[in-house]
Amino acid sequence: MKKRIQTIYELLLDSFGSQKWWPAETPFEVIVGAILTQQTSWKNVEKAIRNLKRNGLLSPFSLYALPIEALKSQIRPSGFYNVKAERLKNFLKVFVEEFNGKIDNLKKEDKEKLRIKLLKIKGLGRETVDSILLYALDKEVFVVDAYTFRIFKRDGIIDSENYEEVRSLVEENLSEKGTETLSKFKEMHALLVELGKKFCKKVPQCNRCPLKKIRAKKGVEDEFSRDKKVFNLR
DNA sequence: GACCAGGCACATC
DNA sequence: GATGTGCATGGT
Repeated sequence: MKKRIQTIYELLLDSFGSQKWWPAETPFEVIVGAILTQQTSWKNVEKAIRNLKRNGLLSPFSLYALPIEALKSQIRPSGFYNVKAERLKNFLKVFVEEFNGKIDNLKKEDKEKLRIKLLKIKGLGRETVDSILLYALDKEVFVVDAYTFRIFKRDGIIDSENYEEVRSLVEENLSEKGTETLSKFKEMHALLVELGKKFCKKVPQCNRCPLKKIRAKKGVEDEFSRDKKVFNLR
């Protein structure tokens, strides 16, 4: 399995190139984006972030002090703006009141302890928290998302959608001593999103694995295909 | 107009 | 644990 995950990583990197994620200017912007992008296309998130920047509000203390109704109107383009404003406020309360609004104070924390603490914030689930840990705080955590499940399922790597299972699967198989584990975790997630956006849309009648397409383009054999089983694909 | 998007909480079985 | 629903804007 180790070779298999690594092979996919190299194949995607070769096909799409380094993605240099997360698209943001500061770690704090990463966090705001991570919350706003829940079940939402990045284009819409960009609009919301542009609003915040234009009005000089994209900082911990400005957002903390901003009345929630004003926040809602700022982030409106990102959709679900009522719940997302609440979720941002929930995070900001902890961030400002317990960490003084300083990213470095979050970075100092132990990875596992901080993960558990952030998961307790209402509105921050596993993917959001792991995105924050990985891309805003440089913690070695792999982010699993809907595309990861879809692509891995269609390639026969997994058969269930257990978040923690897939996370440790990638974390254990993609890290290798002597290599840049952190940047590999960042790239792998970004590459899977890129592949998913291009070739793995949520079309129920389409079970084609996008990796097959990439392999064909590169003239690469899927050396693991004979181990494949037939799963319930979606 | 239908369907989807870089989730999450909550209810129900 | 698995499955279903509300949350909402904007692009295809």
